[in-house]
Amino acid sequence: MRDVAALAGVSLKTVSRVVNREDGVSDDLAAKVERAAAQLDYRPNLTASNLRRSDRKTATWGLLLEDVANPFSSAVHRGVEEVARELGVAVFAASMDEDPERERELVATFSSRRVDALIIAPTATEHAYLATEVRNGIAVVFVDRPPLSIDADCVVTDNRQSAAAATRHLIDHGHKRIAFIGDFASITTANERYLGFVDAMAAAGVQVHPELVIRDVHDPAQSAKAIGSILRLSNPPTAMFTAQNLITMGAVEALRDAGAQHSIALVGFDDFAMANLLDPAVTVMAQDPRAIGRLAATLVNERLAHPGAAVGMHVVPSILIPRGSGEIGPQA
Amino acid sequence: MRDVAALAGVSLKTVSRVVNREDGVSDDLAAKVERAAAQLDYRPNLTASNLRRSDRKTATWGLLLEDVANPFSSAVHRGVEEVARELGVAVFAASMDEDPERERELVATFSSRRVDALIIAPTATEHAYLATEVRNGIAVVFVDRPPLSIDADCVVTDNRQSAAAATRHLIDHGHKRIAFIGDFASITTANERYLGFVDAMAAAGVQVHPELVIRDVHDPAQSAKAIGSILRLSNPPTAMFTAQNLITMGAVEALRDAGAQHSIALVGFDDFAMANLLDPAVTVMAQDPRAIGRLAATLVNERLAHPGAAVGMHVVPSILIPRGSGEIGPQA
DNA sequence: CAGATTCATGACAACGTTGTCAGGCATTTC
DNA sequence: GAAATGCCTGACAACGTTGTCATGAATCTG
Repeated sequence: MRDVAALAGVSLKTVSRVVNREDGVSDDLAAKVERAAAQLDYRPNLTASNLRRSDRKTATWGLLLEDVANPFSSAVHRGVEEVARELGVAVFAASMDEDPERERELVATFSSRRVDALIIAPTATEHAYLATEVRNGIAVVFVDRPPLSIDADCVVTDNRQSAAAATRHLIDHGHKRIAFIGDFASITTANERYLGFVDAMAAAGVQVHPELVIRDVHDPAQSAKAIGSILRLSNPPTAMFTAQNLITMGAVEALRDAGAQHSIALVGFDDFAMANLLDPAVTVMAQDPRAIGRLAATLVNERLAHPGAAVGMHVVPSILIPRGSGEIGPQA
Repeated sequence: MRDVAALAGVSLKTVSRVVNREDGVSDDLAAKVERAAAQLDYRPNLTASNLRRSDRKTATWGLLLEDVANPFSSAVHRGVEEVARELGVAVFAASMDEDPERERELVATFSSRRVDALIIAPTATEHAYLATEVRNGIAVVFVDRPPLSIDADCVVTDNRQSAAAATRHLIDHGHKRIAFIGDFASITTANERYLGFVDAMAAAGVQVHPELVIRDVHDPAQSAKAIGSILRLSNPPTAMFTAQNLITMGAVEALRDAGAQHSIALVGFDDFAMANLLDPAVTVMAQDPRAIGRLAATLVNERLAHPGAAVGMHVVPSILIPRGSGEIGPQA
């Protein structure tokens, strides 16, 4: 900036005014400055500017995801980015890989770079440590899972209701023996989905068979194995509800291996690529991760505008996409 | 930091020394400072630190991708992140959506935040504008596609050779009428893949039938439509090579609609989720986007250490994954 | 036409940190 | 025991920018 001022023959402050489009600079001086800046390829230093400015906004947010390469996470990322882009905000993104230690490290990393906001898909079970950041004026919004031990805005799918609706879809197609395969019970959302399944079964007066309920399954291989053993029961289920992405993929594999893909109904939680091209195409209860990201980013923006406003829990609806696998009736 | 110094009863400089783990501070003073810092939840301000420090490194990189939510991009992102994490570097990630204008905006955004490096999966066809950044000491590495009008490190798949190998795989299975369906010819990589296809055909003395070559296809719907019309030819192909992710998905759909999925061979370029669960499972020439990201990040790190070193083009090998669809022989 | 008002411009300090250098004390050296 | 050396510590300026205020010129008011 100093060089620009020298070349244009004006003071530093005048260059600053032109760069920031403040008014009160005569047109000819402004033009001279613009020309000098262009000639020198001047790039304003946002970090220095931020240091001095009174609003202390860096127009930078941090996004903490389970894994940037995972489709759910990256769709959230995309949603956040779309809003951030309109606001001229740059976004740090990083993966936590379910490691609470890593979550804390990343918060410290972003915090020392003075982000205005943190959007977190929480891994840690304890978020009291974020109180410092909130006190420092960083807007914190949680996505996917609600925070513990701290009051903050939060955007979630209604896992319980959505799981209940998915289960009801199978019940409505006449099923009585419905299997449930879910993720670690320790994960809040996984537990909510289980409760939703139980809710729907109870509401319809359909019995939950304990031997058809498997929890703590976390990847396609485990899922396929678990489902394989269920299918070999003397009295196998006529339908199954798989409460997570990877579990559903395992189910597809297991059903195909057993040649049962056209006789046993399947509804999965979470949509996934190619679900519509499988045979049969897979019916899913689809979350809308992109909408979740967009809403989270919008909330961040509102909180930055009104730091004192009351925090809230926001629910993004999910929709059932019938594609075939979930509309198979019970086979005698 | 001022508060920490006051609480510990030492000078600013001493706190700075403790925070940065410089030696030459007595143990008892260091301990006093540590305690004060912990008590006040002190977070160093990296932006201020960077402003003053002589090395001028922000430990921050910018990553410009086609679309953070696209599987290829997000796997590259993941690879970059893995290396960045070890180096204590934070990564900005953003999507360009094939918009050269957006690419320039993002470079300016990141540049004004003083990133040390830019990793770009280029959209623009002209990168002379990056000369300013390079002159300012920003390390620039390209991934996926080589840059134009500027000398810079670059990490790519050998698209031509890999496409040739994929084509050869079909030829080796006895095919003579092989269709090629590819992306916009204006995209460098798409063109390379086309040339690889032609290379392999020529090397094997197999004729390329112009009516079986379709280019400028960009999404699954267009792909399915184009392939549908090829399949209705009086003399349809016995095999097809789809030179991109989304095109392959369209092909799966078109083949299934025509009931030809078990009679016409298919090899796709780029792996995709569920390819192994389709019927038949899809043979692909898989790039290794994560390895590409890792290598790009490593190159960034080397360039930052040796700014003057010669730039180079680096090739990450891809591998053919036979899964069934590509091993179907020609049907009389 | 004196005084008030508006406007464009610049001088200077300050943001939070670190590089430089000087001072003071303790220890070593001859 | 004087001089030299080494170590710890802090004062101060500086990084690139913007907020505050002062200055002087131009315009307006009655």
